[in-house]
Amino acid sequence: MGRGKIEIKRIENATNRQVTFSKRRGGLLKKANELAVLCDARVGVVIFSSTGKMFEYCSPTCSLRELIEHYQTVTNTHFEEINHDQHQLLNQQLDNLRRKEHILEDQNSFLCRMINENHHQAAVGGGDVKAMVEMAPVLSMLTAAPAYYGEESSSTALQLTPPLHAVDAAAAAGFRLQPTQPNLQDPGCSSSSFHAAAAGHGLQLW
Amino acid sequence: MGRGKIEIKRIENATNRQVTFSKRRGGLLKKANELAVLCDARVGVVIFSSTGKMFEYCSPTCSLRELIEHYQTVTNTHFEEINHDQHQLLNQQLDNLRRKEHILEDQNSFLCRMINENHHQAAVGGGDVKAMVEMAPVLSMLTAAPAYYGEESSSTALQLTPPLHAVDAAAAAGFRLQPTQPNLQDPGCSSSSFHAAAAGHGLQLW
DNA sequence: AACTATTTATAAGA
DNA sequence: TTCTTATAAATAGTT
Repeated sequence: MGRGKIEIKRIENATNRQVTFSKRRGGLLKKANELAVLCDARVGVVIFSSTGKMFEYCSPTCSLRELIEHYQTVTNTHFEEINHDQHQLLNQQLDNLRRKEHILEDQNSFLCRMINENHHQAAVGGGDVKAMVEMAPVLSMLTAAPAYYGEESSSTALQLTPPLHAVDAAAAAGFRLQPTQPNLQDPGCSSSSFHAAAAGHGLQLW
Repeated sequence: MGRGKIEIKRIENATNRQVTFSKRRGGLLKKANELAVLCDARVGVVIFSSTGKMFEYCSPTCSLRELIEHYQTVTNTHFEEINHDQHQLLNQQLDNLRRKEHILEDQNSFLCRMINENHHQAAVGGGDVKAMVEMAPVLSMLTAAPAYYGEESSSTALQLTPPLHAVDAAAAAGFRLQPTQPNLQDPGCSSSSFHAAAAGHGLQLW
């Protein structure tokens, strides 16, 4: 419908393509509206240009968001989408936090038992206490993981949390980690041989 | 474009409306495809007839599902949906775990410092150690909160986690809590006056 | 469902 | 770009 018939294939000339896009986009949206009004139908149209610009139409009486929700309900794709991106992010954060929780609880249990023994035995067998003190920085390194996401978790960014790879790698290298938590940088809690102490007290970190 | 010009308003005759719907629906989808191909655009169309039947079109190289996801990302409506039901559950779990993480880290810091002092001073000033040992069960009660959701977090159940009200209430009543963690039921870690010890050592639980 | 007179959309040019 | 216009395409009413 113009001065000449055209073949339906990508228009190579960028200027022509842009002009045609503008014309036909308007035509499509007009047609969508006419269909919706004449035939009492719900119609939604979304267009992304090759440059990423978005255009949309939705029939009267409902929003495109509602129409899409209906589409997702009908096609059962609603929950599928949810389980992607952000949902994966949250699950990963939950996993990380649960690991840390477990580690911290083990550590607390261990520390409590050590203190109790020390308290009752009055500084007899200081070797155990020493080992326990030295393990704290390792755990503080593990607990520092939230810095990966920090406050961004409530934003809309789709950044996935690294699954503690840095910690795993460092731990595998021999537990020679530096403390990163300010409240655990007490000089008395410096890092050294944690391995034996942890193994001897039921700490299951990995 | 027919034998006569028509006004764009709902066609009252049901038969005419149905015929026009069929004709114009085909026309719209054809136009959508031509726009997508000619102009290298991504186009999605969803149509629901007044009787509820669905029709759709999506440009080549991507699915309508992907297109809708992109739309939701661009318009920020994706997260609105996500933040309902199941996502609220996850956020609440994250909040709970973060609170516990903070509490446990404070406890560890405190325990570590106590042990360190005790280690260096050889059981001098046992009062501090006693307070620290006694505070452990309170924290263990707080850390018992995961039982509310337990392993159900990875399922699709829409159960919301209680926001630790039980713990808050019990704690406000004077910190007289019974230990619930098996690994902290060591008789040396029994519950008693934790308040003073916590206040004196920077523990911020509420 | 086909037909066809008309209207509408738009390709190419200005 | 936007406007013009010849022409292709869509479709309203008819059969």
